[in-house]
Amino acid sequence: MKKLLIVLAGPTCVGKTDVSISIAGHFGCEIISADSRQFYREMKTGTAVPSEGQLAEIKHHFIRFISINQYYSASLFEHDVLKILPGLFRKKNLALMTGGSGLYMNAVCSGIDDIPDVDPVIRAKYLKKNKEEGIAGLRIALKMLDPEHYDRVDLKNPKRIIRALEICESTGRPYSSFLTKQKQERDFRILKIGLEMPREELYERINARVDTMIENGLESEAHDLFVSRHLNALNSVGYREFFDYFEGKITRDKAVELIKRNTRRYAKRQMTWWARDREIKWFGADEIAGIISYIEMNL
RNA sequence: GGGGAGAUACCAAAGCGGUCAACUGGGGCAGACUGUAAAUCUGCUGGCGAAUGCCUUCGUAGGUUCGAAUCCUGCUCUCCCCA
Repeated sequence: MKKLLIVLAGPTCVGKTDVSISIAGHFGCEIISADSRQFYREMKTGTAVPSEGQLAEIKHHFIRFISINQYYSASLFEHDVLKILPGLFRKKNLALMTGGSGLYMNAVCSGIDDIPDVDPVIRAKYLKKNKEEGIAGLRIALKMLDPEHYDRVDLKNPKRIIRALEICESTGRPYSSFLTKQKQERDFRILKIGLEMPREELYERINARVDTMIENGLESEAHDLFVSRHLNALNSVGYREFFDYFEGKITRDKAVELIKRNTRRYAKRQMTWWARDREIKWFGADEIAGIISYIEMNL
């Protein structure tokens, strides 16, 4: 029986946590969380981390293990996961990775190109350039430094152009020269499972969960983190809207409404991301038995 | 009872004789995406069609006009002011 990594994907609120606990409980394996916001120890209520009970029942990795002040990325996640996987496979021939961050999960499954880290000073420089000259200025610079990438990137997306520019400058090489986009071979098999749910039902669950988060003190958690609002980790649904409320930009009701809407949109983006992955076998969120037998068939 | 304002696509709201299937915003839908991705960005949004296009819309019924969401009249409803 070869080592197997089960990957459980699905939009936020579809019920991944419950299903993952069931699967892990059934097979006696541990869970790798691939959720870019549940990584942060300062955030809790707004990220829907598994409950204390669930965490006690099944060993989870990568839940609230870094600070919002730390830099982290899909590439670091790939390395961190690959580092602990051998240990998990020694205990059990399978492990379960679940979460909502598609890019991070892809990095683990297929690899992500190694690109040197960038000096924050360089990034700051291009952020400033974007502010002063607009995206047109960024485009001109990119056309000079990396014409190949210029032809391929989304020229309307400043974030993408800035990323390319900062790599060009800090390495002295075109950003595109780092992109091999080659799928990495892993020494374990991967079985991808997706959870789906009718759109309307998912949206109702999202709306209800946001209300629950607020009852559970999301506002005061956001309030405590207000001083750190400029950090990327806090550019997150559920927090950014409350920050706008604290700053008097919107009413509290509006903030709550926006949290719901933005969560819905986030869920849609997740579904779009996974829709193109033909390896995923889709199940309804309540088809636990079907999922377990699907896994057993593929052991 | 008298006077005034208004009824526009899912919602809000422009348009006030032709270039209007109708600005814009919201909501929704679809998509892109190799670095803090719960982020960032794009397209579509009356119906049918791959498309030139065709068909049905601007409260309702008529009228004026070559031509109306835009002008006129009746009706229905909403809002405001005076009694």
